[in-house]
Amino acid sequence: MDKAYNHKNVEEKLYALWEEKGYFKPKIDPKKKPFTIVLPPPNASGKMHTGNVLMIAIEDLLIRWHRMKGDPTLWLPGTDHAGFETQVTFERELKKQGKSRFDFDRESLYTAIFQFVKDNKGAIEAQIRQMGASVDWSRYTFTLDETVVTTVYNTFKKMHDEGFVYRGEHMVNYCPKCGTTFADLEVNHIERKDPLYYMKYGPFTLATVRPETKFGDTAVAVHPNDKRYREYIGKEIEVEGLNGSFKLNVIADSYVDPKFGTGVVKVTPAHDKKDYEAGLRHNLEIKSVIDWNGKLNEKAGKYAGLPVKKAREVIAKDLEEKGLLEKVDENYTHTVAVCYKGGHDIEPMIIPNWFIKVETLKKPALDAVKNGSVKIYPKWREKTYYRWMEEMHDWPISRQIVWGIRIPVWYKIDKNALNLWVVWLDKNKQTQQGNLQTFLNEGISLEEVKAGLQRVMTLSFKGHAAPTYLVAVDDPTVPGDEEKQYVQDTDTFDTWFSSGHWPLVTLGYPNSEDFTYFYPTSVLETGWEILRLWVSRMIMFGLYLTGKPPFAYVYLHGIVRALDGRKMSKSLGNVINPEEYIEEFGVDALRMGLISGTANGKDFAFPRDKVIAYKHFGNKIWNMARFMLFISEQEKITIPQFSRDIEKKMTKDDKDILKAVKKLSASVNMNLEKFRFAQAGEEIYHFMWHELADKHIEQVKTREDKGVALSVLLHVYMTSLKLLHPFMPFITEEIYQKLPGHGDSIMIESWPTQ
RNA sequence: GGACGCUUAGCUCAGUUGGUUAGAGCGGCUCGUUUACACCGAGUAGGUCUGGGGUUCGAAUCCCUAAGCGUCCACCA
Repeated sequence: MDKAYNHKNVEEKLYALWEEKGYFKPKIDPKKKPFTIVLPPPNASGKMHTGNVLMIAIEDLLIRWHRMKGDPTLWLPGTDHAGFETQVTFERELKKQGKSRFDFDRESLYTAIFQFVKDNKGAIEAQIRQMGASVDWSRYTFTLDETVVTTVYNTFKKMHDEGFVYRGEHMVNYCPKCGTTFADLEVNHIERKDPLYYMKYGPFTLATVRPETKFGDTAVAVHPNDKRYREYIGKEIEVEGLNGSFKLNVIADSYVDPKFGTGVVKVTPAHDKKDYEAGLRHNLEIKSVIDWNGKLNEKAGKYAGLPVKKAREVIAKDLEEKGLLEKVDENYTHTVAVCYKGGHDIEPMIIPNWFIKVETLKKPALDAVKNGSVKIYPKWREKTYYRWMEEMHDWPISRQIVWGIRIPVWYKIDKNALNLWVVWLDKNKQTQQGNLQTFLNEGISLEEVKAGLQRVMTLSFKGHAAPTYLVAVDDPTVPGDEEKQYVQDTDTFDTWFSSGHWPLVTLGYPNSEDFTYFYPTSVLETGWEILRLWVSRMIMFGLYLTGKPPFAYVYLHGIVRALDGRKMSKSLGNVINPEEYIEEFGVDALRMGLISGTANGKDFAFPRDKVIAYKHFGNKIWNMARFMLFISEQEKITIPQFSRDIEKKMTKDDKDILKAVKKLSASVNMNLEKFRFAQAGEEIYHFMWHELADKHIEQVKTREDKGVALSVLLHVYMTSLKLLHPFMPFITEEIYQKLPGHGDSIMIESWPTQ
């Protein structure tokens, strides 16, 4: 053995050995209860970050522990297509080549992104291996695998048939830059200073940050008890505007805060959430003035075509010139909704989207945690779960992006095709857009439109009949049959809709052997930040489809922050790349260091000192093994197998250390059962270093009966080494192989029985 | 505005149903290179557990209260 442990000679070699010999595959025994974890799928085209490392460290710890105990143990690996994130990354690549997604028809774009993901997915898989994750690669799943798509389609169809799916014309969070809708959860609110314009509005003055939406105003509102304006309520007023004067009704609604501004609000139902709701209450017209690209449309008259922000400046200037601007408060601070990905301003808009009614689905998911059939650790996170489930509202599941599972909705080409708006590339790669029926009337074939199709939209405003559609897993089009021509919706599912099926699809739901044997799984381990986005949805789908929650325990780890305790972010330049730590200190030390940082599920700063400490610890136990080999060589003895015979000859020191290691073993088991990983790890660390090495080994040096002493020492050392293996798999296995007495056995399968 | 969490050694943090002298890692100081390991050993200093009040035989731990910090949710024309 080398004088110092060098992780670089060990890690890759051992992983290959374990994998090759099939140790990661479960030993199915119908009489035994299996232990199962599904790996939260990392982004297939991404790279490992510190959060992934912690996740793998904890899950591998649980998995190895159960496997060593002899449970049929399965850890299911997989990767996620990460719809939105991947498309954004890909588009960035396109931009470097001077292209954009608009240069492609939908299908070609999808194919190109798929290729991009294939080209890049090797990295994350290699890193999962590098981390020592003992996953069963033969059961690998990618979230766009045929089986996943089919399952997702079947669920959607079932939900649709049972009335849980509807085409909603709600106000959604739309990001014009990203070109897609976001769920409320994917929207961030940031504080920002924006000018607050006090503009003259008929007989009133009102305050607004968004003068550019005034063309979409369909009422003016005041508070019902506001004495200042009581005489106007219910009356029509005339307003002088930039595009001539117009008339509006004054409504009374208690959503108006009389203390804000002047107590008068312009109501723009098409572009503001609260106004939209007020519009519904008062049956107001919804007048949309912003298009999908974030520009003012023809209703804005001469301002049509201007992007929202530019329009705001121009309009403010024009208002001033016309004497319609009373004053501007430049120091007004408010919160603005921005998309979580790019930080762009969210434009609340009315865009038809597919929604899931959650009212009846959420109740069982809430109860499952309340009645303990799913237990959440740390327990205080349950409160967050309850609150979220209680206030959960309908879930928009369609995204206006290409990369993902395409919604299996087929619009019929019939008289309502007039209400299908299509954007497509013609033979000359020129973008065409308009009513599908109009194109067909011009003699363009449906096939031609479909071949260049980029997007299908259903028109959503009053006076338009909804298109006829059907939900089908396969294309219902029958060639040549006029009556059976369809075009598929171009939206894709929200990633969380498909990943909500993860425990089901990885196990081959609904009727594979694996599913029967392993479902429900044992523990779901992930970061707390996706409790609501992901965990709650898995519970919901699991209960909906199988009647059983998909896992018995949820363990939520904290988020790894940067060294300075702040969130890691590219702009702060404090992102920690785990590769560097693996290179310098080894995977074992990194894993153990991270685990010791997350004791109570709170967020924590990257514990650099602990990673170093555990690297030193690795070297310490390495040298303890060297010590035994050294002594046996010096004394020219082979270390006797620990046996009854040896036990009879033990000294008090021997008996004490034996007793101590038994106590340690009991404590480690107990702590692991209670998800107290850091505690378990620290106890092993303390025992091996400060009891076994510092005290007991010093005592062994003075012993006459070296045979007995070494036999006991080796036995105790091996026991603690096994306890340590789930935490630090590589070094423990390497030492195990180097010490005498193991025969053909391998560490991965031998938990100490006490 | 609502919820959750935190405040313990110089720094970063553990501390389980209340129970001896409150622990770890890093850092500091003093010794030490003897038969594994300097990625080491033997010692040592350092804490009125954020302040105040209460319950208790006993409180870092439970309750009330004040302050500070952090995170999440909702909302702001």
